Amino acid sequence: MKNNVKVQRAIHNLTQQDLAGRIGVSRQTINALEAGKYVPSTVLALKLAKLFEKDVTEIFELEPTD
Amino acid sequence: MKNNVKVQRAIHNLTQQDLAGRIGVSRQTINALEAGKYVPSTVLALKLAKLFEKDVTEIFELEPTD
DNA sequence: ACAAAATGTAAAGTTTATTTGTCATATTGG
DNA sequence: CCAATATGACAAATAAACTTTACATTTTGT
Repeated sequence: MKNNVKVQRAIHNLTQQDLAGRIGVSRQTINALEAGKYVPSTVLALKLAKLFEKDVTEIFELEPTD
Repeated sequence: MKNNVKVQRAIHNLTQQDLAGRIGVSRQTINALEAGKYVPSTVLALKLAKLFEKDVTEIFELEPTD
């Protein structure tokens, strides 16, 4: 799983804190997510996609190892 | 999180076992997923969407409580 | 009706997501 | 330059996803 949350967040000019608050997770979750440290839940993915007005697949991409 | 995996599976005429095998999870995971017992990971959601050739949002829908 | 296949469900265990707390470093604005 | 804000990172704890095993019920095909 790759994601480009960091880029989307930059586009929308939000801090990790802001973003975390808007979708109801902790800042560390956003930080670790951007660092590719884990795969988020579908709820989280859908909320991010909705907030960024993007398709889920435009933010999250399956990798061969998934 | 609502989902219509059961419907998609019916459309594609797959058993829970088949589907589980194709996306690499256990049958019980599919069963529980269809029963709405938990929120799947984004990897699982993306794999299902890919297999069913649907948008993730056509299979999974956020609910007000999410 | 019978047997096989499919589904529902549940408990126990393992792995992974997410939180909370904390600290160090970097970046930004006055 | 200084102070505030933002980011990176880590560890311990909790919650939730997912597996395995197992069994009961339902559905399907002959």
